[in-house]
Amino acid sequence: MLHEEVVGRIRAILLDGEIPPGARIPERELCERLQISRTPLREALKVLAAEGLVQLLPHRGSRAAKLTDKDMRDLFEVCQGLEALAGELACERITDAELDEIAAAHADMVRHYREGDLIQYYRGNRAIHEAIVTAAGNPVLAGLYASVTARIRRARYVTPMTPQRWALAVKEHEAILNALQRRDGTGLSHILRAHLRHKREEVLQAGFAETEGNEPTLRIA
Amino acid sequence: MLHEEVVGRIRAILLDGEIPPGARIPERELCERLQISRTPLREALKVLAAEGLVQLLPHRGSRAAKLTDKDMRDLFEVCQGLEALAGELACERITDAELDEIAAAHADMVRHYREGDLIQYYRGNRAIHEAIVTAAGNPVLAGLYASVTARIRRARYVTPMTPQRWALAVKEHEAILNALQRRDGTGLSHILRAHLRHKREEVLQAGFAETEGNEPTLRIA
DNA sequence: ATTCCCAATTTTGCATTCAAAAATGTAAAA
DNA sequence: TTTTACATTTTTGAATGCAAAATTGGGAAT
Repeated sequence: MLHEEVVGRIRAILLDGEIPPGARIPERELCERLQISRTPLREALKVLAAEGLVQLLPHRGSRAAKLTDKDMRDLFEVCQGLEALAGELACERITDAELDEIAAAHADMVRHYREGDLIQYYRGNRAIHEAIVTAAGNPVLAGLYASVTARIRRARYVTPMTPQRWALAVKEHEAILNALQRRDGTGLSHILRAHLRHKREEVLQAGFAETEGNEPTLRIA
Repeated sequence: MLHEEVVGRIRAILLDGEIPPGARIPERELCERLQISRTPLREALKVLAAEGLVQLLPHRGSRAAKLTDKDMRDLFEVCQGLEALAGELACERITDAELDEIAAAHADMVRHYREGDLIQYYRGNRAIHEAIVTAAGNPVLAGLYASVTARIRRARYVTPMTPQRWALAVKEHEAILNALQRRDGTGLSHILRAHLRHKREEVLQAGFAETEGNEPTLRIA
């Protein structure tokens, strides 16, 4: 198994919440499960620690990182900035084919909204946001975005929404698609910021920070 | 020696250009120099590879990463976005004490400009940009900024400037300080973007991309 | 019963070792 | 002289071993 694959497998285990935030990471167990020795496992853990998904405690092993309210706020703030930038760049560079794909994903998402299927709605939602970042054509930006969104994914894509908030989110997505189609970078960036700000408020209000006695148990879509 | 210290030492060696972009990283030599064995060294290299400073080639060891023109453009683009965001947030959160420090650093930098001392000018310049990011009060943002700027540091802070460009840069810094003092987040974010865009143009025009036969040999200030 | 202390055990972090892959050098053939 | 085939050496990637640190468990003292 290649180094990057080991990192990916452990990342997935953490994002799935199989090892919940704050829990110790059982080295020996993971070694057996992935059929590798401690050396490559530990290399992967150091990389994930640099990403912020794992917390290393000298001589006390590693734990799945826990997010405080402040962490969550900071991550959403940066995510807002990155998506706003991606939106602007996407408007300059997006191809018609990419635009069609996003429009299709949008229609799909709206259908799931009408059907009241939150899981599928979130899946389509995420696909749209990621497609915008891809359309920005900047791999550095895409990399940072991936790393930031990984850390808030569980909060972002599992928080339940009131009917009002959900309706607003869909409305905002209409505006997002519209701005993209008009190649209105400035407009899109403003809409994306507002959209993310609303999502952050939802998440923080729902008390999703991963502090003591507040372990999210839901699985991501 | 602690893991983070090993990473830091190697990072410094790479940023100093002691191992120039594209060059193989001599494991055995570094082990002797840092007085550690290959295990912790290799752990550090994987982390630096995830940061983008090192390139890992399966079964062929690791090299100091080389930046193409496209990489440089992408990094500057993201850096622009991060600094613009930092500027906005800093205007909301900066304390009077922080503002005074930046004003002092600015005065210092202008003095070095008047004296024609490019090295010292760049040192002060960098301190200001970093202080703005710190004043944003968002450690996640600060971390991403550090990682992005590390990769372009050599290009950003060693490129020679024409007198015209240098004068413009100083003028932009006057505007930066002014916007900060007026707590004009939107204005500051626009100025920072333009400032970084100009720097990027300089760097790319100077042909600083680290492609074949174009190894920068200058040391950073 | 609770707290404290200390021995036994486990876990961590790193050095070393080992097998596999790549690089190098040499000699023969074209 | 250049190219190719092959044996040798070097380097890489991962498993193992070992010392140091932390955790655990049990008994003595309060």
